[in-house]
Amino acid sequence: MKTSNDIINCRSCIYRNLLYDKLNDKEYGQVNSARTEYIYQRGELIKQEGDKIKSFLYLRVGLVKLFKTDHFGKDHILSINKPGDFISLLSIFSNSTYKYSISALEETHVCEVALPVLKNLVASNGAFALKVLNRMSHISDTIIENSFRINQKQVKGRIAHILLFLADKIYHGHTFRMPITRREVGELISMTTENTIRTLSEFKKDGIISMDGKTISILDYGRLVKVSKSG
Amino acid sequence: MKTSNDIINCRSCIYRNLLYDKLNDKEYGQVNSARTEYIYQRGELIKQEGDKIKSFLYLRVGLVKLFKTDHFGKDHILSINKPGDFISLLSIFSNSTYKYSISALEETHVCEVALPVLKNLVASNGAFALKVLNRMSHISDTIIENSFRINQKQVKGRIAHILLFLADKIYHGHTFRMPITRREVGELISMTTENTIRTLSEFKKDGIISMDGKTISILDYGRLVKVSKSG
DNA sequence: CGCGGCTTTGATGTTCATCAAGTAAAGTGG
DNA sequence: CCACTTTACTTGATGAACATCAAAGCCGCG
Repeated sequence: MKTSNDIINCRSCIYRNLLYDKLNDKEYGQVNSARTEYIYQRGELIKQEGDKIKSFLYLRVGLVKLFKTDHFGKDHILSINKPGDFISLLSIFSNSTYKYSISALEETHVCEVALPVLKNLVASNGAFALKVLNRMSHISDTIIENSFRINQKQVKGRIAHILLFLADKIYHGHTFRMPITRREVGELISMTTENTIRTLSEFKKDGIISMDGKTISILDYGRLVKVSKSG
Repeated sequence: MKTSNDIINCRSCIYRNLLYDKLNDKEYGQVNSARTEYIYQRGELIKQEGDKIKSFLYLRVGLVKLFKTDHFGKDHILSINKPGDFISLLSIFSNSTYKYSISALEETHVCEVALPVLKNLVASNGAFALKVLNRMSHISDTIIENSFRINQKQVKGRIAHILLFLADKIYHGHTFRMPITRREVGELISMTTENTIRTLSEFKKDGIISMDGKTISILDYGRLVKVSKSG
């Protein structure tokens, strides 16, 4: 991990209006001076379960996974997040330590704002507080909703679900390079690596997708949607 | 459902300090006059997925379940909540409609506070806003944490988990009357009714618990903990 | 060029859902 | 209050879905 040398401040950040548009100039200044931007490479751990929460994290560039490790040492991915997402909001107001780990799936830029500064702003600026509540609520809802959906499906439906997620939510296209390994796909949908691969191969054989290493093309989007829905 | 005739106001509510201790007299008055208390019987639906969110819900007395229905019509329980819990906080700031349903597991008293009043207080009172964030964060964390734990285990571990939950978190004792049917236990841990029953019978045969209809006694707490942990 | 992690396929066994069928308990209406 | 209906509970048998184990090819990287 290294500190970014960008002179970008929150005001010029393309994502600023997602959160900071309720702040006045002085408040902006506070955020900006309490802010550091860090760059992480693929595979780097950004935060580890148990780390002390000292700042509010905001994903500017890249892709990360939020995950927990069970007591067999097996990882379970809670969510994959993209630029603009809050990646620390879940526990920030209720816990002193992280309840999950965060690592980078590709080169990732993370903004850190010192927590006391953020809390002060919440306490002093009501519109800002509502905005934070709104976004925080949203990210939790998404994780819960997702886990609910995954839970109902069996392998084929789960794989279809995650392929659609990557195509629609992350890459906005039908051809993309998988940012995660097959094992990580398994961790995301609570399946073994082997069954994940088997199902992908089956989709390929059935002409629903094509695969070339990590690059995947969705050939029959409609059928994938149907598989995702039917289970 | 009927409206309570209790003259209890928030000030005398035994749970008020969980949330309202940051409010001054005038603010209290606002909450109190925007507040209605409703009583529901076992089985009654309090809110249904899709209902418009008009108020903030607070569980005063009783026991409820939060659940979602999948498109096969099968219910999945997200959490069981007890007095003092916020039961509407998840979606309240990010959605206009409920993303899940709530129903009463026993006679239940719910306080409803009109949402605009609550939002105004959040916007005008920073300490209160932080308190809401804190509690909100907590309930989401709990649901996510729970789903994570359940997901790792197989049937025996899951049944053990839910028995320990009821004993430790709800009834604070080793003997209790199950507030939920076997089917609902299944819905809570993503298992079929049949396998839930089979596992309970097995625990009984092994001397870990005793069962008399809905009344359950945990005979070997330590062993139950071990089963819960080992899977 | 060789080591370790990723990927892939096959064979085998376990876990659990499903189907079936019967008993017990709890409402419900005459 | 009793017959009737429905819902909850229980056990057994069967098969499907999936985990596990094993083995081998691949790829990137030091």
